[in-house]
Amino acid sequence: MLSSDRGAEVGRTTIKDVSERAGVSVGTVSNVLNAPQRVAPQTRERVLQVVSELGYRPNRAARGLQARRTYLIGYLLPERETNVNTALDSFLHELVSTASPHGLEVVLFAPRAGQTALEGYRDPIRRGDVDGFVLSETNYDDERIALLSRSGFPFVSFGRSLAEDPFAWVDVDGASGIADAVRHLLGAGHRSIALVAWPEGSESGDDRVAGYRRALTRAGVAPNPLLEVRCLNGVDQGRKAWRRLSLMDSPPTAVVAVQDQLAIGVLLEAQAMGLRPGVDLAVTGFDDTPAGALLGLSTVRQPLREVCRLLVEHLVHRIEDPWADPGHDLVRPELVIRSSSGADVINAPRPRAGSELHRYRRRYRR
Amino acid sequence: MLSSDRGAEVGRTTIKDVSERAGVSVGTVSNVLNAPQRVAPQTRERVLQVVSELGYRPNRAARGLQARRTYLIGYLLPERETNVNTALDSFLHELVSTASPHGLEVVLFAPRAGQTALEGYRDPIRRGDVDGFVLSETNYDDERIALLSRSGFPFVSFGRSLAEDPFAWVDVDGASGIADAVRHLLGAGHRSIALVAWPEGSESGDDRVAGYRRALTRAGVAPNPLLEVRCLNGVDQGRKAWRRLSLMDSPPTAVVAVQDQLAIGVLLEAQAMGLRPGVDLAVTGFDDTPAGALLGLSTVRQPLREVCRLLVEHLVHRIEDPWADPGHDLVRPELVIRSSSGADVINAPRPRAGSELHRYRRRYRR
DNA sequence: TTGTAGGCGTTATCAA
DNA sequence: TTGATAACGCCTACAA
Repeated sequence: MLSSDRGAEVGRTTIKDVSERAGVSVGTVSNVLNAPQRVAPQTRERVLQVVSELGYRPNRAARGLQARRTYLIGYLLPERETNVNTALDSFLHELVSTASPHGLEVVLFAPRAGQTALEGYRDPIRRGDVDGFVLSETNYDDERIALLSRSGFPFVSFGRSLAEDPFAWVDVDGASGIADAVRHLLGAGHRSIALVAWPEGSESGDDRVAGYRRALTRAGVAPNPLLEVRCLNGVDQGRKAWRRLSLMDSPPTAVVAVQDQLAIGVLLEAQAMGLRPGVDLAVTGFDDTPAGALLGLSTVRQPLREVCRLLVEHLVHRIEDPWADPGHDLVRPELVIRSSSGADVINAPRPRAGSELHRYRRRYRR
Repeated sequence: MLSSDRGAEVGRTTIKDVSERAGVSVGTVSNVLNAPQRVAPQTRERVLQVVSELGYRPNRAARGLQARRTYLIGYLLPERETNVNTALDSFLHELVSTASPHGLEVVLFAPRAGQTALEGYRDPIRRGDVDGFVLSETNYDDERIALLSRSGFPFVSFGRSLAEDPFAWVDVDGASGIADAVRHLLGAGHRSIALVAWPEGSESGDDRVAGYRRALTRAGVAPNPLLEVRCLNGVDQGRKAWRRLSLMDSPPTAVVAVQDQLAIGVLLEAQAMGLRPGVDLAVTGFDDTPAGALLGLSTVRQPLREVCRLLVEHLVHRIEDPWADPGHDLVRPELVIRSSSGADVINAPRPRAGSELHRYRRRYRR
């Protein structure tokens, strides 16, 4: 019955409604909202009173029309097949939550059927649907960055890239994340630590490989090229990777994977061979996916909240001052230790992989 | 160098640019785009030529301002804890892809800190940020439905609910999905089939339970209340459920869970007890989550594309004609048989052909 | 301190 | 068949 109950009626309240009810001009109402100091305290109070009574909120489209803004930022959903970032759910949550306080909402796009991802950006830009774009799954020679840079359209990238011109980006220090994992395994006594990585040529992939080698080298363990397996993403690939590694004369006692999916594959295949994860074989992943958590997979977790906070911050700067130098940030991920790397085992004795492995190898070796 | 290369320049092209270059009035350009038959073929061609040269696209905000529309639909992200629909990723993909051809884009919202989900809807409505809302995770006495119904704001719900007034919804026939799973297990020879379900009181939960009982009864197997375990969602709950069931004098040979997470818990716990999934114990889930697929979990898959197609269809109707009776649809899910329920067993019944799907889709419209 | 006018890009209406 | 004009809701000058 209260007037506030009626704020949600079909016809939206406009600034004119407020001005009439408060007995002032629309300009004054606008000033109350945007430049309160220019309005007499008395009128200001009266107007604010009416504003709250009517539940008035300035219309975003109208505001944007005159300000040449949309107060919207765009995110083009990555194709599911190529989607390396399995944490899309959390990412969007954080992105929306951190953008909202800036008065920005997130609009989702997807390339239409038969359209390339690149083309998916063009239309929204042309119609001025958004003030800027957030990119993710960025790679070395990302065409999107070239396109957006050239067009001068504000954007920020989750992930570094090679590009002629500077652009705003935020990235997770994958090298240091993987290095943490390696150090964790070294600390548990492992000396033969394998790496399951993607083929060379991806920004985040190569970055993580570098971290692996660095951590080993710094600990005085010479990286063994035979312990580096390359494959595409996916659980099956992980399984295959472990099958290969297990056939070595002296198989590794630990595996560091550059992604949870791969790690899960390794884990499952090792389990199928009768090895106990965390005991007979230590495994770590990357991304902290739900599936990994489920299986007790130790992993490197990306600080998505922090990442999104920075992404939005940079993007707002790009929008407000496209001429300023684009900034960037590298944030450190966090190592999450679970049972797959012997969370329960304190100073565990060397995994005794021998017996089960021999059994397996006798069975499968051709 | 071509003019089409310059379409993405910073300053967007407006209808005025087109009109000047084509030597016609803006009204004519507008007509070419919105009512081509009212324009002479010759001028029409000329204008279209310029439009494509300049890569002109009408500005959404301006168009919406005058049409009192935003061409945007809203989706409030469910809180991650209560998020039963683990397929958010796919859902958003399909939603965006099916909305886009209607000229609608999807805007994401999230309740701000300290705000209830309900309050999260109010602001966007007040400022007229969107033309309508898509709800998911809908339940019996969903307050959102009361709020939106009362305010007369267009919306459509993924999920049924008890509500005084009719509203537009699309739902998956969980009962029939679970019944399919039960029939599949019956067909494989199981007679002692347990159910792991959520506590009574959730729309989709109770619906699925009903399907379980119905399928058993129809097959002449009396439902045994002792075989119905109730627990909250989550892998751990599933583990606990199987622990309880395994203590029975004669434990069930198959378990039907109302959600993948629960099924995974059952699977893992059974495995930990030395049981082989699909051989010693058959398990089925619901939702076809990636984690489930990974573990070879048989499951009931929601036809998200179809669901989203219908959601958008209904929402468009609500927006265009809020006075028309809200329609609704019940779509049949699909049973996906994997190893957890003995996919390899020869006698397992095959899933039905997809071509008959339309027969199962029952459509009510008043 | 407040009110008025113009314009943001578009479409609808009406006149030519 | 086409063109001018008036909104749509808001903000920013500038005038009072």
